[in-house]
Amino acid sequence: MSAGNTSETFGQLLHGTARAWRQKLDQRLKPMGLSQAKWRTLMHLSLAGDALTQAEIAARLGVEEPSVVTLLHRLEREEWITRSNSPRDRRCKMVLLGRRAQRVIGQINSSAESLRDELMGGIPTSDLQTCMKVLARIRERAGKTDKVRSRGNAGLDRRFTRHNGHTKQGNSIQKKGTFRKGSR
Amino acid sequence: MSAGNTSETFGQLLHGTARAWRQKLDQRLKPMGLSQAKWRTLMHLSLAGDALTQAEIAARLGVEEPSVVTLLHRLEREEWITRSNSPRDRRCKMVLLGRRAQRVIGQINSSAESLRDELMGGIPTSDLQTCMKVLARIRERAGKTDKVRSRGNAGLDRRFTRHNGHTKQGNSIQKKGTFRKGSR
DNA sequence: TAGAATTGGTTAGCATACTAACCAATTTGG
DNA sequence: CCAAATTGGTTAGTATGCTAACCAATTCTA
Repeated sequence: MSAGNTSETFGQLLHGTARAWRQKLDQRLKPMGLSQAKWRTLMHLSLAGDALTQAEIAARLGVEEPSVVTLLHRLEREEWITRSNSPRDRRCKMVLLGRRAQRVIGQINSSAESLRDELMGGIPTSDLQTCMKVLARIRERAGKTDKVRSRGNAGLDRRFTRHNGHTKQGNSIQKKGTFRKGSR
Repeated sequence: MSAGNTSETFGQLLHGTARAWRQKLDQRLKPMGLSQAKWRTLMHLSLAGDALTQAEIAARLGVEEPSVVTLLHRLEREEWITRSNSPRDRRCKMVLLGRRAQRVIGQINSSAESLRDELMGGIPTSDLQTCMKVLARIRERAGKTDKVRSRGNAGLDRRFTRHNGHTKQGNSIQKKGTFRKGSR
């Protein structure tokens, strides 16, 4: 407790803010049948412009692959997306925005955007930049796995590799280092 | 996408940072059989010095009561805490740190503290303060329920009310406004 | 003081996200 | 070319957290 005993821990504040934001967004998106996680997925698909593989989606969302499996399942069940096998790589599933999503993605995005404006409006740009700088630095340092790490690639940015239909052309970063322990 | 198209959304960054921090802490605490959520609970109990009710714990953690039910269940099962009925208010359960927790709470806290140092060390204090100011403002604005809100009490801080064994003595803030819709 | 409202706690059911373990396909390296 | 490694996806099981709906006890109020 050496410092800042009066108010609150940075971590508390960080978490509380993130959670409050997520919940607020969930609340706004609920009438449209969406949630933050689902919206983020759709947004990335929309940004990408065409199909993405599940691994790419996971990377862009910054979550693990098993997490996107159920997420995409729900999105598919509710017809926000469609999934099909890649003709090029039989391991891949190509994920596409469904018509339903294409029709309303604009409104949904602007809904999220106006929340952003409401939450951040009036805060000096320089303060926001400082804040983002601090957050980015913390995130970078927290970047998982006390050891091993991603080998080379010293820094952030391990998303955006684009290689959906016809991946190939070489390297694709080798995401984690541990985990896949040569099963079978 | 009006602004900052190059890098990343503030929300993304905020979430990613919070998640990275939590996961890092989880990873550090794991060898001790704990997690962020469990540790935070123990920490608040330790800070409080004596027993707390579940509602108080929920308020201090900033989560809903049903969430603490299972959390405390797990903590109790693993003997980190004990729960007993309050002799003053038969609705209340008094939650106390167990011996096991008392013995190691210091080490656990300092583990979390050193992570904090690692993550935030070297960042200028003024930047941190700016960042916290920004986060606090955002959290405040995101503070749930588009309408109704907490009535008076214009500001943050709706935790710390202290009234564990013998609550009584009047007001206790009226946490949410909606939700309990006079069932039955 | 009796009925209404509030408060503390719980259960049920769901959403998200993780790790561990695995399969099938593809890519690599000898 | 073939064995080994890697990669994309999945399932199983668990942790957290939420909302809705309730019960029981307590407090408020007309």
